[in-house]
Amino acid sequence: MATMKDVAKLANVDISTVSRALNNSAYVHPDTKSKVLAAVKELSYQPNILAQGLKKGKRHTIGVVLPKLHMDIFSEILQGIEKQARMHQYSTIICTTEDNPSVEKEILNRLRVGFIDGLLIAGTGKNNRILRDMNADGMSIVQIVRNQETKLSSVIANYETSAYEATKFLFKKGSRCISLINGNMELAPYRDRYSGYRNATIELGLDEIHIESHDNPNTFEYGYNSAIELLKHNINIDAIMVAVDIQGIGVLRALKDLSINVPNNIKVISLTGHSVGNMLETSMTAMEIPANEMGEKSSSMLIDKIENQKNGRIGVQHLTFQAVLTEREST
Amino acid sequence: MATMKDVAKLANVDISTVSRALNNSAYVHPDTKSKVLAAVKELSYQPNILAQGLKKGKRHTIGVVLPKLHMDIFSEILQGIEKQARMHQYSTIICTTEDNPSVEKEILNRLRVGFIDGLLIAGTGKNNRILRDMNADGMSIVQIVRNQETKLSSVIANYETSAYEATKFLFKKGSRCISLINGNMELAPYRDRYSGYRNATIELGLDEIHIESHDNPNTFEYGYNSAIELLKHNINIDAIMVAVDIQGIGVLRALKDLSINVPNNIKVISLTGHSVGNMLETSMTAMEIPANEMGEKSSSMLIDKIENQKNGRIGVQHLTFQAVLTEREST
DNA sequence: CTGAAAGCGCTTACAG
DNA sequence: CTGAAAGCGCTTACAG
Repeated sequence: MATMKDVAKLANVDISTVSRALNNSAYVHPDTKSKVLAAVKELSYQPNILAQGLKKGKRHTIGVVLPKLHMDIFSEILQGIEKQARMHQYSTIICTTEDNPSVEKEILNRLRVGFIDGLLIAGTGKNNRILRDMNADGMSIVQIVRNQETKLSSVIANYETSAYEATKFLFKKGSRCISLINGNMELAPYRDRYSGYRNATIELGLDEIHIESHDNPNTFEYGYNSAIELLKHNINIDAIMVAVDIQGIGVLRALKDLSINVPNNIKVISLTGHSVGNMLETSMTAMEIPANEMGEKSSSMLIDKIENQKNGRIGVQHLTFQAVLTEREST
Repeated sequence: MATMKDVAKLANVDISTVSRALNNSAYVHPDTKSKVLAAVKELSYQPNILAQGLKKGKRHTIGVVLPKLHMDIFSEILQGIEKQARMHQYSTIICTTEDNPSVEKEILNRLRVGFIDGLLIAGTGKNNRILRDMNADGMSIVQIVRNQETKLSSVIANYETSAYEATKFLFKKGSRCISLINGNMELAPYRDRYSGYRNATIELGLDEIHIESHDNPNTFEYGYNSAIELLKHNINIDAIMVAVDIQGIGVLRALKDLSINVPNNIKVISLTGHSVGNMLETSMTAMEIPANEMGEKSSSMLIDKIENQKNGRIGVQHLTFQAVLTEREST
């Protein structure tokens, strides 16, 4: 691999001039610059990121903390994150927490001591204090999907609107007893879904039937059991909204076991679709969110923060995406 | 962050001694060593990996090239990869190719010029030449799931045995007309599945009904269309084996649309299960493969190679896992 | 057994 | 406008 020294020799200048020409960090005579650029090209020189990093105190690495990857929307988000990271020559350290706050805590404490330049996190909300500390210490942080701490930047979908619109949609389709299977209300996205649902039911004059959960609700089993539970107590339910796709798959299975026809007797809609809906025996209507794009945006927002931290410290930014209603067989 | 200099000062020795004590790279007097270790502890010193890397010419980063993450077994494998990488203080650069050989080629050519110390790849098999070149240049490489190039190490599942055993299992369940929906036969894992299937059918005296594909077969749509196609030409089919889960989900949907009962009229089994099978309206029997463990093993094997490259160059290793038959409703 | 010195490949004040 | 020098935080021959 050619080094800056090789380039300097070929271009007949000092390495400091090469550095300046490449980084535009000071005026370099145009003629000198083209000589340098020609040499760079000839040697197909690539700067050594380690050396740059050592000098600048940067590692060119971002930490990515997510609940899980397998069978989850985060795998799609991650593809977007990685794409932008790669384009900016950043590596990643990916950690999954299974939404266990103590696992998350341990991971954050390891990550903060000099492993990463910035952090992308979909957190449990239980370690906000650590996040604030890290941020105060100069770590760039962007929250993804879950805006748990308004003092930190975020890239999320508008779950409140999703739930509101989904409820209205079901009403228009004829449903009058609409229930919501939700997640842990201590997490912002679930609170938002509830709030949108609640506003719509009030507006429409409907009863509110809401199940929340304190442990891991992002599962097939939780969807399944919640549906059974719901129908045991509410014979009239004619629509079930679920927070995420995987719950919906559980609900569909439960309704099949109970020999309840979808969508005629009960309609089902997911509030966080990610292109799984159309791959089922009964394809599922969903508010589809642009997962890949959200990943890309969060990643580039973070890298931007990292690289412009010195000059004028970028402020807190919140970016919100809208979900798109995609009708399928379950409604 | 404390540096080696701080440790040296506190322990009253030269930084070179600190380095030696920490790396066990030369004999250090036990007393000196404990002084150093005490200082390290007091300052909670963490070596700067960038500086180490700069000196040793290593980046502490591995490249991970996979077909895709979303709705795929690779997302689970990746969790295992990341876990081991993190434990060894390695970062990753993750690239998805969608099994497009030219995308893969571009990615490999970018990655090879000094970005990574080693490569983990589930490749298309179309760029084996580049891989061999990279390996000859000193890049450590481990193939995962797909052993396309026997001169390079690999961690795979035994697909041949999976297909063989699955066929025998279906026979025992009463099936006599067993078909296989497979993938691109240019890829080793699909050839292996076919071979296991073929051996079993010959042994059992059954007809062979095999569909392969040249483009992206790892989809719901491909499974769906293949099932329709298959049944158009072979009225007697009473069992369908699919290469991967997602195809099986498509097959189940197709059979539902055709009002064919599963498992009474047709049985369905997936040859590469990854815990999706039990989450469906009709849960699916599968040869389950230990994805997470395969990820961990491939990752630690690669890091081992990277770190022991100098002393005695580790030879080519091939590690094979067995799938486990998990019966569910579809058989 | 341990210290002093050189060097990995860069960046950036400091001169001129 | 550009060169010479110092330094980022380590490792490793070279002496002694």
